Amino acid sequence: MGITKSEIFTDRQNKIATMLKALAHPARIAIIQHLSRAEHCICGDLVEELGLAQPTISQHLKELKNIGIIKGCADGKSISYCIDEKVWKQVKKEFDSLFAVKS
Amino acid sequence: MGITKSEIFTDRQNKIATMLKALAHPARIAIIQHLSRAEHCICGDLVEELGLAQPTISQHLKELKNIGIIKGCADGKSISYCIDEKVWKQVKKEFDSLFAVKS
DNA sequence: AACTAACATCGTAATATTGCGATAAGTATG
DNA sequence: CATACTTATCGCAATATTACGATGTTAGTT
Repeated sequence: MGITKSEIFTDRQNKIATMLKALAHPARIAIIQHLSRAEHCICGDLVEELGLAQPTISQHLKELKNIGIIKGCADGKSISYCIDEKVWKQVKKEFDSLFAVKS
Repeated sequence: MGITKSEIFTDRQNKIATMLKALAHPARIAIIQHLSRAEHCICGDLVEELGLAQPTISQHLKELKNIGIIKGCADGKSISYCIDEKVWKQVKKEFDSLFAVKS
């Protein structure tokens, strides 16, 4: 099939899986790390930083935007991306509670 | 293409992405949650618990085993799965350090 | 308005994932 | 050893993901 049967899982299970999935790519991890360090959010520099084509970076940014973990603000003719602290903390909390079950 | 260019990323970025990917499916989240609560690890019950076919569950278990986060011990004619505390804590630590960059 | 720079989106090829029926493999039990 | 039971693997169909060239779009510049 290839299609995840999300109907049979709880909303929370689906939500956690979706968030994890959005982060589950080395390019997106790299983007997150970069945005974290370069306090002043970046944009097209990511194309140079990572060795991926511009449309590819744009697509990865879109996926991170979809879960709300990053946001882009217009800045001249370029767009400045940065981590949305609020969402970032929520995601962290969600993961923590998953990991808290055991240990 | 469809193939991730893992050569261009650091080992750590690839590792984190791989771990996240292994957890990034509602069925696997459900399995982890179940294994966490049922201290006495379970196995084929997962087929009934979640509404997925046995081969599908088996495949998900395999993916979780691949990253070492769960392990299976023979128990009679069935196999008893449980979370590998050691690996579980390592993964938690890895995620924590990712989330620690910001916030 | 035409031009340019910076992103986004479209379309598509290559590959990966999800799910399951069929079947194999392993292990008690009679 | 034959049987039953439990899990793993194979093979395939359906769908999703990754990457990028080509092309749109938007916003400053001249």
